[in-house]
Amino acid sequence: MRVSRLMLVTLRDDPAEAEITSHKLLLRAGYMRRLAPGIFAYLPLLWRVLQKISAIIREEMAEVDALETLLPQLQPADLWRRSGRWDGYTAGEGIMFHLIDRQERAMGLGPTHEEVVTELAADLLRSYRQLPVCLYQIQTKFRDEIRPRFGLMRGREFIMKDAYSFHADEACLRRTYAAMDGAYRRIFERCGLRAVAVEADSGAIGGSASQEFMVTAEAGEDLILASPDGRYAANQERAVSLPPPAVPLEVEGLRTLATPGQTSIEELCAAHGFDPTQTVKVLLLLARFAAAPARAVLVCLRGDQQLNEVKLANAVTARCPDAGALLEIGPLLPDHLAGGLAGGVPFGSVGPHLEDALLPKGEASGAGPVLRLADSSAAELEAFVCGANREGEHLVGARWGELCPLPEVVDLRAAQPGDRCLHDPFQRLEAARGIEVGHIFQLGRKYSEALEARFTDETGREEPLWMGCYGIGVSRLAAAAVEQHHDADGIRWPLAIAPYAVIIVIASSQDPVQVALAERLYGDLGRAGIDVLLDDRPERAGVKFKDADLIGIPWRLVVGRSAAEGRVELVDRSGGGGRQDLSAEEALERLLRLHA
RNA sequence: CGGGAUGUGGCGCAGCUUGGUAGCGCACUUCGUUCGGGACGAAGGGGCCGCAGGUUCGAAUCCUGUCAUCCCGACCA
Repeated sequence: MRVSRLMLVTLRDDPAEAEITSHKLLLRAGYMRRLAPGIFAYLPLLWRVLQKISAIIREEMAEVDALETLLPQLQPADLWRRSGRWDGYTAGEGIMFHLIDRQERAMGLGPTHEEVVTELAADLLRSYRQLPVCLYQIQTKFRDEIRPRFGLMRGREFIMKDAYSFHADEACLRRTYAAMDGAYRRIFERCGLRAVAVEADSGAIGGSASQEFMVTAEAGEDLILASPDGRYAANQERAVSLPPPAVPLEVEGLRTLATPGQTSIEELCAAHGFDPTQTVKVLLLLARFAAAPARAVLVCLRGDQQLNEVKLANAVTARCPDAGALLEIGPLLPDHLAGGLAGGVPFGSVGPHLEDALLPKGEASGAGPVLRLADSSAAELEAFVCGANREGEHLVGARWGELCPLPEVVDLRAAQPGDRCLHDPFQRLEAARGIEVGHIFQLGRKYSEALEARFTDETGREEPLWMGCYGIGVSRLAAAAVEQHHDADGIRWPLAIAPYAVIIVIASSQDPVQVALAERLYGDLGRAGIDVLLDDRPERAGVKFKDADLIGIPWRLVVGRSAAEGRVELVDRSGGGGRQDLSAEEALERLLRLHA
């Protein structure tokens, strides 16, 4: 392709709307244009990148016998109601674009395709003899993000590869899951990305085991916690660790301590010389559901620990099976309770022994018994300091069983960098930022049960299908590649996903000798099947060099002054291999070798 | 949804305090000189100053409303 015909429009200044490198560079280098928040036009250069990524994905999917397909994006609400996800995806902070068609039917634009594909499986897969099967597609997904940002990184319309596997038993699911794990590692490696696999929360998709693939980069939205020995890595949402040991509280019996105005752990400890690990902090929260009244939740954590909201949301959802989707869980505020807690208990002095009766019943403050949960960090304390449920007072020397029964113990604390690892207490978790580019799940039978996707096994019994699902953010992967591969001058695409492998720059388009040599090389490379650009624009050499650097073509072939002697300059932009003066033939040969 | 900021040619910005009918850099067109790291000169084209009201003889500028975009947060007393 000739650059003069490429519709290449590069910008000298960073667009004001862009915050991170990939967003800035993809806009500046003419790869994309924003149409609306989180919605981008993929310009020809970017489309080539996306096609290269897709081609690699297709090859690796073929390796694991996955079948490419294309599923509807416009999906009936009824289908989503049957899986139980319609409300969760549309109400509250739901992420699904939805509409009413002319027949007054509710429809949604697919944010994911479990429902559609499961429906299809229910229709087609009847016998264990047909299994396993794995279907995948590469197409646009729609998600009405609460806050789209960072360009391609979190868009409302984006390209995703999603695969779904169906199995007769769990062992078979595990095998495919493992095969996908391998395929994913090869895909990211072939795309030239450094990626790590981490344990992950499975979120709204549900299911048991799940693993994310993170491209490490400063701009990553996720925090990864990993052990230096490489044996453990997890998303912070999911990470587990050993908390620092607590300082034992040396007290006899239970006493009351006057703590006027001390409503935070810090103030309390500063005033009385306690260590935060000797305290239990109590969080009162309110969980709102799609299909049930709100419910109050009381969480006990050791005073120095932080709540992990993802773990909490999972724990609450699991304990309220009939409540429908968990829409929101947040602090229970005085505003929710007209007049605050009964008996005048101030929020800053709540203790684990707060009685249900002190919470006024009602839609705003929660119906039914308070759901009580304790993190093991709090549960393991022999004796502790906590709120007294009275203004300006705390209890010292409280013990589980004496003060109140120990609530159900669940892992609710947020693991922190520096925490000791479970698998080896001598290893300490280290933090890194990552961009989630892939996520694989063992879904189990959640969707097949909900949508009655059953097959007949060898014994003639009807069983729900075992399912797995496997996603890659294709457009996000392109942005992640830019985050990982750029310098002050622009993008440095890995060769495998670069829009073109080579750009031939004619230093002076007025020199017929240079033009002739460049045209010859352009023809030769093109005929050899190499993706080559010819910068034939009547621009000054400096402009063309700047543009070539900015758009990040891995190899630059400069045809300039020494063209008359048949010599050219080969510049390795991606590999950092510098520049070399070569005869045109040598240069050609090298580039052809790369391709082979 | 809450908080903050910003809306002025395609992009980046000034002008607004103190009202007088719009300017700079880049980009674009033409001509000339230049020609290996975003050239120089000359001449051009392109703007409902986000939108709607209001104040005023007169509004990009002041007031009110509204919309949009971007950033922070969706956090534990």
